[in-house]
Amino acid sequence: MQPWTDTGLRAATLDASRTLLVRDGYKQLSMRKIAAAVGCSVSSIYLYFANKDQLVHALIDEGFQRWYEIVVEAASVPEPPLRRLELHCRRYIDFGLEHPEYYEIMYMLNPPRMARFPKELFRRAARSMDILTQLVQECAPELRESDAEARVRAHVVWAILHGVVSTILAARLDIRLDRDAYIETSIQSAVDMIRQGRPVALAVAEGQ
Amino acid sequence: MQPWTDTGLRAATLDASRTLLVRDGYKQLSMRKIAAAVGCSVSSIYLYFANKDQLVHALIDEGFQRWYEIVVEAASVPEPPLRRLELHCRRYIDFGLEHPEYYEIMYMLNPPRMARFPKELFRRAARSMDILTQLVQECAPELRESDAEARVRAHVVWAILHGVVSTILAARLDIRLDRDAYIETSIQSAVDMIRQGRPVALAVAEGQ
Amino acid sequence: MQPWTDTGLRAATLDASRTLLVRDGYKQLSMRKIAAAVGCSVSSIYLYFANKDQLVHALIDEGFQRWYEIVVEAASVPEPPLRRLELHCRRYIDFGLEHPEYYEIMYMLNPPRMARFPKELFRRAARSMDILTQLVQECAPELRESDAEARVRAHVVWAILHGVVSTILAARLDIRLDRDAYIETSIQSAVDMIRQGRPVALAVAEGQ
Amino acid sequence: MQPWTDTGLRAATLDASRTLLVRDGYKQLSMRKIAAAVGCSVSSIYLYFANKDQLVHALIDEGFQRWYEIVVEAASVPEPPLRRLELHCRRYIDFGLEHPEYYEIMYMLNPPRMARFPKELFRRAARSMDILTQLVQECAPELRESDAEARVRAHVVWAILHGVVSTILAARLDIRLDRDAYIETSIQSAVDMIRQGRPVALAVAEGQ
DNA sequence: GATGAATGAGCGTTCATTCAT
DNA sequence: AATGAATGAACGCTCATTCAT
Repeated sequence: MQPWTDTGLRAATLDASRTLLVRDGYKQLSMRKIAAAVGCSVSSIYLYFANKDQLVHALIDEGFQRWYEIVVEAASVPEPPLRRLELHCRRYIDFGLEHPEYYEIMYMLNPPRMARFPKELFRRAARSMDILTQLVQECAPELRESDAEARVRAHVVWAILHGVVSTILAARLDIRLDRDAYIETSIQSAVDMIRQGRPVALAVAEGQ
Repeated sequence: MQPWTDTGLRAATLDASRTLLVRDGYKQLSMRKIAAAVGCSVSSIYLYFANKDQLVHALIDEGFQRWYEIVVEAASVPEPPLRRLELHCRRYIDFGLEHPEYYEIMYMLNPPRMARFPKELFRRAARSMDILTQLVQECAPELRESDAEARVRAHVVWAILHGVVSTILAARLDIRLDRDAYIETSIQSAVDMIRQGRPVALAVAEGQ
Repeated sequence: MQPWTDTGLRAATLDASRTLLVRDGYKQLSMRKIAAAVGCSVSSIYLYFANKDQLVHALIDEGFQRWYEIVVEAASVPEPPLRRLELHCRRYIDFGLEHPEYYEIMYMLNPPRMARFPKELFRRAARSMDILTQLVQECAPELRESDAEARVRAHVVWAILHGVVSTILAARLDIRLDRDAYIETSIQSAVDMIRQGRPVALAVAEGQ
Repeated sequence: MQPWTDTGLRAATLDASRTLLVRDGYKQLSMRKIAAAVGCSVSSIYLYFANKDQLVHALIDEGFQRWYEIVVEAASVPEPPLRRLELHCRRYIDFGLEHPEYYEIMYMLNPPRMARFPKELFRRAARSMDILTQLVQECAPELRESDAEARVRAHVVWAILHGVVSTILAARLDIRLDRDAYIETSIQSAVDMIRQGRPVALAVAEGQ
């Protein structure tokens, strides 16, 4: 029994779960190990989470909440839009790299295979994407008339960020790669894509 | 016991594993289920794979081999470089979406956590990245002088493609999103990033 | 939290237990479910029942009490003895079929296996049997001289009734069987056995 | 690891289950305890029984098979019909008292609450009842014209036998009762009921 | 080359019960 | 009188792996 400050067993369980998750991976996350890490009995965990799924959902929820906070904060900084977009990108990557525990459960868990995945979690993610879409529209005035197009762009930004974080986390990178340059270039290409607001028709056709 | 043509039990095991993987997901992939699907005994599988890890490694290896074939083939098509880059992007995304089973084990399993993950697999992935880097250098002549810079660009292309595939597979997308436009825009932004060959210094600084 | 009139928590607990018992069966009867049904905490139940066994004993006691009431009432109806015997049989079967929850715990739980099963419960059952024995003696004057013989007859009556109820409740009956005829015939055979007062020596020997 | 003669683990498991069942009751029957009694690991039991239900079903099946053998054998003895009926009754009661382990699972387990109770088991019980019905018709010529009526009578015979066995096994008997007289009287009343072939209309109405 | 038999460790979950407040 | 928090033991079951044949 360790002193959990004043957070209570519920918070301690979430903490321990996150730690174990990043250390051993989702597959290894078991109620027993969590209980051992917390220093309580297994059944005590069930006082705060009806089952393992709900515990994991709570973790995912936390993660989306953090992302939401990041995107809201970045969007409201008193800077020009492109600057705010860049800031958002940078903070998103930082968050992903600094909190692989959240990142893994947020994106690497395949929800169709997770029973009873609550729709509320999807809504929380969509909320963050809405704000990013607005930011994109601020950056590229010609996208203000088409929410659909702006939404597509926002998702591509997200894809870039997600790709960068997950390849780094999955340790799939070439060891010869300069990681910082990798991150900077990816952020730049995301911002450029929005700034230029190129038409959907592939430039390749024209160019060469 | 089914007739496995002349491929032998090893190939049959890999076939069955792939099928089960795509149908039930990695978590459900168990030696007994594979054996049942193959129609042999569990212990027979151990004649060809020392343990489950090695079997999974073989599957991952297959996946990287497929990617290698894709990138090689795309690079050697008699078309202009940007066209070949675009082709590679498109084929990569298609592969990821059509073979989620490979994709899951290739990227969603955290290799550092898989015991004794052979470095050979990393090398195979690096090989594909080398070819992509060459293609990038063909597209952007100014990158030919800097392998490091070209490699960074190649990785960003990959990050975009990976991000698109994995967000789609993880079903984390906003339902309001036009999936085809999403894919096309992401490919375009990848190609654009290479074609323009912008300096690493962020355009934002100048622009606004 | 429901209003339990003025019966108090003890009565409310018994009520809820009975309801759960008939709905989900003994195996599913758990303290937490009872507490949830009552709308109180689990530990509150322990204020009125030392443990689960005692709670179940109280339920069994209720059951025997009901049977006692049935037999007393049937025995005191202003009708001829055989009529009263028939009435008792009919009411007993009705009670068993209408209250499978009591029936299950009264007969299907093997009391020797229930720790600390109080002898008082046996005494309550014996009391009912005493009254039935008296009724038997009223029906068959020649049994008045032998309490032992009358007691045997009363037990056989009970065996018939118990057999009918328990086979019906256990759903072991042939679906082709006419249930009402089954019940009527069994009652008739019980009454006949008493009415005829045949000697213990098997009729078979003489008859055929 | 004990020597199980040559019966194999499957038979040993059934043996141990029966023993534990009669000693501790169904509620206490757990895979762990069975394994401990057998002297093998828990998972070994799963090599022979897909789950606990199937194990219990196998036990029930054995029980019905034994009853079937009893009724067939009794019915084919070269004696007058009533004699054979009496014999059947006696053997049935003997079987129940000598093998409470079978008896408990055959009748005391509430099938509606047992998931996936196979219909085959019901059919096996119905088969025994068919033979008993035929025997009843041999005893009472006037029942030969009505299968339904004969079936009712057969069931009442069964109810008597079942009632006797289960009250004895449940130790619900008055200690003052002469057990042998109880058994004999019940058998006699069963045989009498068939022999006399009384009409369904209650004798009570006429008699008194 | 192939297998059937066996196992120990581990899983998520439920339970009756205790005890300080 | 009442409860919330906690727990240890047990449950049915699945798993990767071993090994004698």
